[in-house]
Amino acid sequence: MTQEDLFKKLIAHCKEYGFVFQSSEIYDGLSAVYDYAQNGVELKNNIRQYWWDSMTRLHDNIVGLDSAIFMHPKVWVASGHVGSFNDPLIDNKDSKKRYRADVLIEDWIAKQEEKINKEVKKAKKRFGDDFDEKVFLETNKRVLDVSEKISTVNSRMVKALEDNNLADVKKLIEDCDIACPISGTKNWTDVRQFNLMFETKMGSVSDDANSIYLRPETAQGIFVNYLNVQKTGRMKLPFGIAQIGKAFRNEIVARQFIFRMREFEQMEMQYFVRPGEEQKWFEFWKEKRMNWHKALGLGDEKYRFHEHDKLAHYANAAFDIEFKFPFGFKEVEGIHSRTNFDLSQHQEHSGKKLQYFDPESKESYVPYVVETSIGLDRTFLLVLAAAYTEEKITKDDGTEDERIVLRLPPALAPVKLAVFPLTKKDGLPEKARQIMDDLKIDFNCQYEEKDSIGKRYRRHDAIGTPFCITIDHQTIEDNTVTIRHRDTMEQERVDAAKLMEIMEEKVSLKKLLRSI
RNA sequence: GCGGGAGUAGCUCAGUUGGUAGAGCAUCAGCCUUCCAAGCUGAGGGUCGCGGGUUCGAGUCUCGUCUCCCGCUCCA
Repeated sequence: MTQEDLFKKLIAHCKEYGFVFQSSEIYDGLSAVYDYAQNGVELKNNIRQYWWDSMTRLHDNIVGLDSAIFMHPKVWVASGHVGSFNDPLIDNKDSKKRYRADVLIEDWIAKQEEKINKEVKKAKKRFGDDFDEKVFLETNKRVLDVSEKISTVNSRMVKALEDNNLADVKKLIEDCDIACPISGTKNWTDVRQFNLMFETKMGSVSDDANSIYLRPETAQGIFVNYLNVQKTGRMKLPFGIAQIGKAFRNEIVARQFIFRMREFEQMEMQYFVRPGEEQKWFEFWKEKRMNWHKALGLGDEKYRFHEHDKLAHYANAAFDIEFKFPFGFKEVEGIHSRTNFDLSQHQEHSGKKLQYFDPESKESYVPYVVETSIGLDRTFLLVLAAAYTEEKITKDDGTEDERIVLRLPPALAPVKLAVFPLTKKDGLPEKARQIMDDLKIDFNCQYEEKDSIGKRYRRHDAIGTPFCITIDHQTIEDNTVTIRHRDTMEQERVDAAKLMEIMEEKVSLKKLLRSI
């Protein structure tokens, strides 16, 4: 089976077994938006819980936060999202290729600068040791013409982008005589703005309503609250704030199922450190986070680090943790050294001091930040992709059979335990109900009595239930039940009174958390 | 936005030169009472993506439109 087929089957499986549905399906669906169904929501909650507990409970200097999705519009100016989350795009009508208008102009400027360099080189050759580059640049007419043109174009572009004057951006492209690299023609569409942030109106109708954004990342909610948390929690550096929540990005194209969605959920932790110690903590979190992933036991070889060669405006170091999805190695989590960029920006834009008084050094400073940012939906997808297995089994009569089983880590499985009476008679259902009632408060259990026992096992294999308990006639006599294991299909007979203890050991998060 | 593919039952699909909408699986009820799916009987479920046109008659022909999937553009 090819990886592409596997991915298609996985998506179909998600629908068939109630993990993920497309949003608004009865209205033909909404692109790149998905709903988590009855089993999906349980799996997602379990992943969320695993992250939350590992961050907050295992680190006594990390606390949680749940900030609002709406934030003051100035937050996004300070963070740089208003400026850099906007893409002016233009299409060439002949080649049908789409470009970022500002990139086209920047390329043009780079070309002009190359021209100057050529002139300089030529002159150097001609004049030898007598060549004074500074004088040459200031006096040569050809060079002066070009550099003047560059600065005019550049300042016009900056202004046009600032003023959101898209017509002038287009005119600039025309004035510079820029042609499409593919078609070679200058047959351009108008420049259109693509803002990756969702915008909405806050306040009563029309006039006095202000534009606000749906947050494109959860991190800013932590930054603007950092001093509140530090003071009320009496936190000392280094300390962290963890948050799980929805973020929204209006991607031009969002695809690959739940891998890239317009509405998605992030699990972020911002770790505040002393300036100069950020590298140490960056390394620390890189290792911690990788261990968290590997503790799930999905296969160490499916993970790798990827270092960013192009750093974002806020970072001085950045690594991704990538997972081998059916469509290749892709980012699941980012570990970024964000410097003091965000806090400094907020300090500047808000006019409020965001400094930390260090009782040891008796100094005040803006802390540096190391961030771990993981996509909950992507983690969900990777867990499912790693768990989905089609396996051949040989039946007792020698014929071949196939079963589909989700080999989920037991602690993450939507249903921990299925309880089956072997038959619907002889008081077995009543006994099964009774056993389940003892367990259902601690574990998500499901009771099933319809269809043959084998069919019920298979149904639970398909949703990843790690254990099935079967109540038979012997149970009535001696209170023992059989536990059937999902992965091996083997059974063992145990005392029903010990079920609670056995399950606690096998399916609770505790074991997983201890293994990190 | 461009190019390609696809929309018929919950799922996978069939549907003849245009003639009243089908199968398997799944679901539900009953029978069977069984430790690894597919035993028997019966039932429910479809504005054939949506809208116009041609026609006595359209799932089928035609025009338009919408949506989804894949590729490209984009992804701080």
